[in-house]
Amino acid sequence: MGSSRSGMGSTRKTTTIQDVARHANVSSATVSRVLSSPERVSEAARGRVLEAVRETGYSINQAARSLRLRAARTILIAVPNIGNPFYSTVLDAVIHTASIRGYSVLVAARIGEDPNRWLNDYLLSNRADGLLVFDGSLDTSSLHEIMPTGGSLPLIAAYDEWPDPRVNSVLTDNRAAAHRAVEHLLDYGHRRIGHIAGPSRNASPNERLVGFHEAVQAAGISADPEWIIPGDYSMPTGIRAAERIAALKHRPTAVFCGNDEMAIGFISRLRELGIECPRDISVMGFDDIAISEHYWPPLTTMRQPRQEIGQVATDAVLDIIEGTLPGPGPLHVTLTAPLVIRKSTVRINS
Amino acid sequence: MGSSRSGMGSTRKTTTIQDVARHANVSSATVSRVLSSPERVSEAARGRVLEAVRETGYSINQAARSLRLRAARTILIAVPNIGNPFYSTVLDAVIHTASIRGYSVLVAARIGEDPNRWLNDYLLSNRADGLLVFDGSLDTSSLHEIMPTGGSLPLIAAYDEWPDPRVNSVLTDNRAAAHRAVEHLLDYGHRRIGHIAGPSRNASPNERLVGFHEAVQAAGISADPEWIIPGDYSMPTGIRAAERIAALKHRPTAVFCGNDEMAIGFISRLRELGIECPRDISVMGFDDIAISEHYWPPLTTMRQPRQEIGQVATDAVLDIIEGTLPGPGPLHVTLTAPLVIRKSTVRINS
DNA sequence: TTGTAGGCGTTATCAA
DNA sequence: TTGATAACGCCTACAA
Repeated sequence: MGSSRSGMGSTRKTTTIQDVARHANVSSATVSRVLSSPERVSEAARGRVLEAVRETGYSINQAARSLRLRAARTILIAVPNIGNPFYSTVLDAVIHTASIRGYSVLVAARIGEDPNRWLNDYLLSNRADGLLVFDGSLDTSSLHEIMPTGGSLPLIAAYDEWPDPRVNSVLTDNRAAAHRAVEHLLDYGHRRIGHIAGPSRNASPNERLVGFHEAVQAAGISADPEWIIPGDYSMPTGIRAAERIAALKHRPTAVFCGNDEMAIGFISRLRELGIECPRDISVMGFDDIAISEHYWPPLTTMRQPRQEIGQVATDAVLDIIEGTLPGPGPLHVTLTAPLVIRKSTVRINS
Repeated sequence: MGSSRSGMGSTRKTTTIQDVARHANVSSATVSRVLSSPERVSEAARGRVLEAVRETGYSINQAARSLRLRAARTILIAVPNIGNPFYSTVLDAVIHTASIRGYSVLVAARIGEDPNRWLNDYLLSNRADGLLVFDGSLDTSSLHEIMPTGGSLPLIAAYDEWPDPRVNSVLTDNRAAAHRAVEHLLDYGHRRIGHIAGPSRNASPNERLVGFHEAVQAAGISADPEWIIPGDYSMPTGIRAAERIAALKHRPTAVFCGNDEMAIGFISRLRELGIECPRDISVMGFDDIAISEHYWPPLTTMRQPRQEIGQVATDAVLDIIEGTLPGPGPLHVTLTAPLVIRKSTVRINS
């Protein structure tokens, strides 16, 4: 009974371009052309092929296509922590921008200890055509070995700071923005200003911390070292900082936090310790995450243009991939973080 | 001058398995074996091959591998909004779990209007081996056409509600959890309880809203229809709800919000209108997003096990892909959301 | 244990 | 405008 024609029944038979060709009475080459450059095919053939595609439920095999084209139409994004609302907004913009231009987005957990291997894995293995690196733990020094002599490496760094000018980058003007943040506090009459700092990486100090120092110095005042507390951009760090500040006899009247999450942790813990913001102390953050506007008190902060960062970085890497980048050398885009004044900072009479 | 030996200089020559084979004086088959099942190769050959791999800087071409193996070792996750802190935490867990098992994660912007096409695009085109759908806008009815008669479709739905029992799912016990939330408020002596509801989809009411109604009814009390305000899980919705509640003569003493973001918007706006939580009104949320613990007042809420959702869903889809799923029929996992009591709800004497 | 060879599904080249 | 054909780089029978 029955022939052994098609093997086991529960396996989904994948329909190929050949199947479509047979249905439409054309060659596979014609089918391929209909799919990628329809204008180069006669109307009659095109009609038959499209009909056959519908009939057979054909769906192109991307693996084969990537192999042949040596392009995956996929970019990879590396973030230190997607759970972080900051990165998730950026990721959203990246995915949106990429999908508009017909690219998929692969998200990497994290770069391992060997960035070279990591780069190879993705770029050279034809899984991704370009890289978006939001993870500052990538060591840039090892990048140059891979960089092609000719064109731009399809890699954009969009981290807080990126000391290496040879790498394409899209960043916020962290240092200048921190400067402006402190100026806002000075403006409000504060002279005793503290800072909860973000992490500094190997020998390169945190840019926001540098901006803080610059501004303080420019104002001709001095910040007590006890008012400058190291942190890592996490809420618990802000909480611990609150405990240290609360324990001081001589407290700052205002604190500029390296990001909003530390500011929120800081304010929350201070409140539990009986110190109210902004009544007893002014606090400001950095980033303007979604919650900041609705926190109590609504947070004064420097708004990072997260959507823009994601969009600009994505467009840039796709431009490199497609060879449509305007200029030659490495790309450097700097975005400005505007000051957003809310209720967590108040004027004092000094 | 100079020979035309290798073509243009700026193009990166991709090294293949053949190049490695030549370097090691073995066949390409041996190289392949060293890479995938080293134990089937003599130690001497293995050594030479590994050395050659290092020398040549070889990196496997994933496109070719996927084509040959008919597997991409990649899963795709569809989320309605990655910017949302809820989904970003889940995504984090998904990526982590997948990467442990050697899979990459592709993130889709959104399912288009035609879920069938979307499924085809990814599943049948060999770009992803499995799908994780967190986007409730996917219409399930059209799924069945694609479902293979035999095994399980490598697709897990992990949305708020999933009425179709034929689809594999991982969900929180939304209805029961909402029930417990209301019971907590009853416990605290509240009898006038309102609700800010999440969105209901086509003919299927929001599960948390249903749980609310059930609990209210079970308690033998009645909720004024004016106290039940529709929302969409966004902060602005909570803000608008606050305005409506504030305008009422006869207000509830407690409000259960469909999620934390609405609760935060609600509390913030109420405060501006002179109504303090928890002094004047108790409010609770749902989800327990990162900020909730540090908001003021710290939010009482039902904690959704986000990490667990991501992890369980990922493991499940990979089990299906690898054929190691224990049971036969569709998979249904329900996770429990525990009550977290903080300071936004207080006892009253009724 | 190792090598030979064929094919996974596409697209690009070259003729017709 | 169309078709035959040869890669793209890898894995895996099958043979040695």
